[in-house]
This record gives sequence, C-alpha cells and structure tokens, in this order.
Amino acid sequence: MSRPTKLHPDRGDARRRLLEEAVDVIRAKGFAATSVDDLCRAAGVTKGAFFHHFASKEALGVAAAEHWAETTTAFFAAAPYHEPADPLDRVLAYVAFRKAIVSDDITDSSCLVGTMVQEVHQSAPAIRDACAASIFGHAGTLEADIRQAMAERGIVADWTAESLARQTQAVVQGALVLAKAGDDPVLARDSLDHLDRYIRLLFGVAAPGPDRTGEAHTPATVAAGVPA
Amino acid sequence: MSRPTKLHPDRGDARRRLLEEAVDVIRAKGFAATSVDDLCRAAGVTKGAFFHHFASKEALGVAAAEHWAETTTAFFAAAPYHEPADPLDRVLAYVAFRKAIVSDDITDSSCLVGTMVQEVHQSAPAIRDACAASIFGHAGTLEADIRQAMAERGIVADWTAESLARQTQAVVQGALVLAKAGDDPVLARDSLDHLDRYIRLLFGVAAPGPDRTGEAHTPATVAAGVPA
DNA sequence: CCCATTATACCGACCATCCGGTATGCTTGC
DNA sequence: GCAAGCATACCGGATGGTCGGTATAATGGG
Repeated sequence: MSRPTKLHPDRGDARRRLLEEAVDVIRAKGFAATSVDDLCRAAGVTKGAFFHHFASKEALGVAAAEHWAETTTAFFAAAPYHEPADPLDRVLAYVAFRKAIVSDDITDSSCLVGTMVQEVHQSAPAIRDACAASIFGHAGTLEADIRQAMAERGIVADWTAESLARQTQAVVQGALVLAKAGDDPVLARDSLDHLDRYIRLLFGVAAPGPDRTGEAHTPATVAAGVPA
Repeated sequence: MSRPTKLHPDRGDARRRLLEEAVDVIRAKGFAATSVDDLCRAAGVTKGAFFHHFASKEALGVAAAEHWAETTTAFFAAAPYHEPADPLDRVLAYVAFRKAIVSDDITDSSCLVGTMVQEVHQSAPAIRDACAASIFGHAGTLEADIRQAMAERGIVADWTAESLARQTQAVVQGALVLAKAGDDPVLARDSLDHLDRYIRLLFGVAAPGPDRTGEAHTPATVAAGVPA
C-alpha cells in the first residue's frame, strides 16, 4: 500500500517522509509516547525502512531535530519580516510574524524541539543538543538586527543582543506551554504582545495606535507609551 | 523490602510516597517515559499498591499535578517575597525569588506541570486540565499585587493584571525550556532578569544599580520612564 | 466485652499486548 | 552483479493493567 513504485519515482524518500511525519506525530504525542510503529504507519513505510535509515529511535529524534532546524531556517529566511529598512522594525516584525503564525490548533504551531527537549534533556543528551542547536541557532538569526538596532539608537544597556535574542525564544516557548495548558492560542498571542511591548520599551518606541491608521510606527515615535 | 511495617506505623502513606516520587521521576524522564514500575520502585511499593490508589497511570498523572499544585501553593505562600509593603516590590521580589530558586541542576528546579502539559496536552485532557489549574492558579496569586501596584501608581495600560501575571508564568516556563536545552541554569536566570526589567519598565521604576547607583541605566529607561 | 462483618491497604504472580530492535531476503538502478 | 532501498517475519523484554489473596483496623450488634 502506498508503495506503487514501479520505476524510479517515490523511491528513496522514505527517510524524508519519516522525518516529515515525525514532526507532526511527535508534536502531537510527545517523543516517548511516539512509537516507531506510529511513525512507520504515518509515513506509510515498514519497520525495515525505518531501521535502514535510522540506527535507533533516538537517532530518529536527533535527525528530526536537525530536519526541524533546516525547515524552520528556510521558512523564517523566506518570511517577510526581513523587509523593513530599520533593524528594530525587523525585530518587531519578527515578533508580529511569530504572533501571526500561531494557528487555532496549537499543536500545528508548536515547536518540535521545544517539546522534545523538555522530555529528553536528561535521558538523551544527543537529542537535547540537536534541539539546543535549533533553538539557539534560530535565536542567533535575530542577533544581528538587535545589535544593529542598539548601535543605531545608541543603546548602552546591561543586556546584550544575544541575551535579548534568547529572551524572544524563551517567551515563544513559554507562550506555547501556556497555550497548550489553557488549550487556547490566544494565550500565546498575549505573551507575544508582552514581548513586543518589552522590546519597544527597551528601545523607547511607542506602539502604533490600534485604531488610528496612517502614520506607521516611525522608528522614533515619541517616548514610551504607558500613560500615567 | 523497605516495608518493615509490622504494626500501624508507616502504613497508609504509599499514595503519598508515590506522588512525591512521581514529581522527581517525571520531571527527570517525562511522563510517558516513566513506567508504573519506575514509580513503584522509587516509592518502594508494589504494583498492587499503585493500582489500589490510582485507577490508571493517567489518574496518577492527574493526582501528581494536583499534588504539585498543593505543595507549590504552600511553598510560595510561605516564601519571603510577600514581605515588602509596596505591592510592586512584592511582584519584583517574586521574580527575584524565582530566580533565586533556580538550582544548578535544572531538573530540580523544573516545573512538573509545565513539563507534563507539553507531552499530554492533546492525548490526556484530564492531565492537561490539572496542569492548567496549577499554572493559572499560581498566576492568580500574583494578580492582586499587580492590580494593586497598577492602582497605586495610576497605571492605565493596554495590558491587564491578569495578562501580566500570566506573562510571568510564560517567561518562567520558557526560561526552563532554554535552560534544559542549553543545559545551563544561567539561561533561566537571564530570562528572569529580562522579566524583572520588563516589569520595571512597565511601572517606570529603575533597577537598583549593582555598581553605579542613582542614574537610570539605559537611555530607553529614561525615555520609557513614566513618572520617576 | 466479644465476636462477626466489612472496609482499607497492600502484596505479588500473572497476562495480553506493545515496543525497540534484528535477521534475512527481495527488487531495482547503475 | 552489487549496493541501496525496502519488505516481512520474528524476538525478548518491558509495559499497563488484572486478580486472588492477606493482614490490619474500624464497626456494630447481642
């Protein structure tokens, strides 16, 4: 079944299908609760194919984290939040983009590596490290914009660009935990609103009016928002 | 073994021992990877005792989350961060307390319900709801102080006390995810520093200078400062 | 006060199924 | 013909859960 392979086509992609399905199944059930048979069933391959491509279930976990890193890197690289000329606007656009891609079914917008690392951080260091590489690698893509924004605005602070980049990831991960607990994606979006506000406060720019249109959030819009 | 019970003593606490061990074992290995036998071994009881007290492994998960809620509620209620007279100081003291209790072994300072809910949010709604009750219940204990701080300082904002209370929990959860990924508790402490800074910026108060006293530490703080 | 009844707490052997992993062999493209 | 890619059959152990039984404590009637 699902193996109509007569000539070349379709053959050779069992590995990729396994990895793609692994992302969905593991995000839904967790790593430990996902059996090798689950994966094979979802990908439409047999156990022989699984262990041909992966030495063990743990190796699949590592490969899945690496696959996740690759696909998310490509996804975010192609995303539109890089367009603004102002580096701070790019950072804020990133946060807005993260908020925009929070779907109604939280499982779909959940983070594979964030989910896995909580489970295996002690029992499977190899998977943990692969997850860490994905998370901190992604954080690293934000660093340049943050650093540039700090330089352009002469920000001298007791926090670093690296640290703030990591904080964005901490908030994203925490937002997903709360959304899963409350079974409500609004919780995740609220968290990202707080993150947006935090970054604006750090850089001293106000949020664009929710109703009043027209003037965009010009880089140096007035002092900080909170009216007394 | 470990059952020297001859007369009354010691009898009747198998349930409690199972719950106490469950907290440690599940935080270390995750819920799905923790077997009933693991729990029984750790608690020094037999399988018969386990299924006498819990109808299923899932029921144990629910009970463990509830037990976690009870013990953490008592723990935080007895903590010293309630002492300051100023409500905002209490909120900031809470964040400082959370930072202080991050131990070198992240597993020890990890959150049971945050770990579990990521695994089972879809497959075991009963556990998920028990975890949610613990998280949001704990967030609720911060709301009064935040609300009072807002009132005392005349803060009128586009965020609510409830929302900020939840954000503290999102940051705590995210901080733990990053710390587990990087295998470094410093990552968690850094996140809590950002949370501290965010709250101070929201309320327009400067951090107590570690070295330089008095002056605000960033231009942004000056700009963001509501009333000083 | 004594004894019968019942409930609680726990034990440990047992079971059906599942799980990760292996051994082997077939098919297909080069 | 020879790897690479994959299928099928199978294995031993672990896993969640069951069941009959035991020891102790609480209850209550005569």
